[in-house]
Amino acid sequence: MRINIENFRNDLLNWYDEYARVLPWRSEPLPYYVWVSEIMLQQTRVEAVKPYFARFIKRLPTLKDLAEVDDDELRKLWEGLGYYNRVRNMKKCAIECMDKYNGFLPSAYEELIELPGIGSYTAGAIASIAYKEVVPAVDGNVLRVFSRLLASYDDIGKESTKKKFHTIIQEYVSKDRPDAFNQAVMEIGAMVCVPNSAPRCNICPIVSYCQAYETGKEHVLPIKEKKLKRRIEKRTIVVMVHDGKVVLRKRPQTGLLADLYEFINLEGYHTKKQLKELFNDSYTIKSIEKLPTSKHIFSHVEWHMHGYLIEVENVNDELLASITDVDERYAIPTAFKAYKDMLKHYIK
DNA sequence: AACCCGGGGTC
DNA sequence: GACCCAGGGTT
Repeated sequence: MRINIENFRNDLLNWYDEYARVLPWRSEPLPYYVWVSEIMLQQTRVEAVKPYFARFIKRLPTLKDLAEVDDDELRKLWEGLGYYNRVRNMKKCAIECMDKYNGFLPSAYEELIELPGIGSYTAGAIASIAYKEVVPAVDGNVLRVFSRLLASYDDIGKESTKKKFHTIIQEYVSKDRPDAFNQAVMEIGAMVCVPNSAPRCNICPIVSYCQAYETGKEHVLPIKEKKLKRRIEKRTIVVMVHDGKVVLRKRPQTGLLADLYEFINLEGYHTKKQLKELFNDSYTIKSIEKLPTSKHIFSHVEWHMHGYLIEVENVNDELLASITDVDERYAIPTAFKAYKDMLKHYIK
């Protein structure tokens, strides 16, 4: 069966006009708002993004504000969202736009995709939603929906499949309403043709075009290769306290959780005795006590943590943070949350 | 093409 | 425990 694309578009857009969710970044699709929301939404659910988006736009209302904001403050605005490279690239992108594009995001897909942090999906989303360019925006939702719609057995995890779908979907995008079309397909993916559970074909406005449904394969598709297993890392977290404050260290500029702040921590598990010997050279230890264990799961690694509270009489030119600083000033990854929460119990 | 990069919802 | 989310960058 060959899909009548015009009828398909109409049915999809009519459904979208009636059932689309009301989202903060949809009410006024300024390029800056669309961009910020799309970066936040990369690998992140809508509900998680909402409060971050509101706070971010309030603090940094324009692209120029973002280009000029202090890096630590910017990371604090992103604290807890994850994939912190996104916000680093956003600032780089903002500075480049101030420099090359007179303080605006460019409108063309081909220019957008050259900017830091903007790949094929995000370029398509900004170009179509903010500037009405007729171009696809192929994300995980779109891959799932079209995989079923066309009964495709291509592995949607492969880059080649994404390119193939991008080319195919170019023919589908509405010339009049590319913005609504792209968002409608994603909306179907989020609300109807859902991940992680059975597709709701009974309420799907485009089920009559769906080749997977027609052949009873909607539960088999899409095809996606399984991911590799996580490795486990043992770490020891040292909450070092002095004078009602805690020692923080800044992580390296690259790699996992780059440039964020953290408690002192060591590879592997250590005994109280080993820690005493380790820190005795640099500190005068007043007390040392064991804290509960904690576990944090990243996408590719798991931290299994042992914790100690060490109270010292001196520090050596290190960053000491009060509870207020920890809460309001320094971006600390969620991995340390268990120990961060305990802080209020030990210092005030 | 394979790997790195967070955190959380949902089954 | 496994999947996967409005992905992109690096090697």
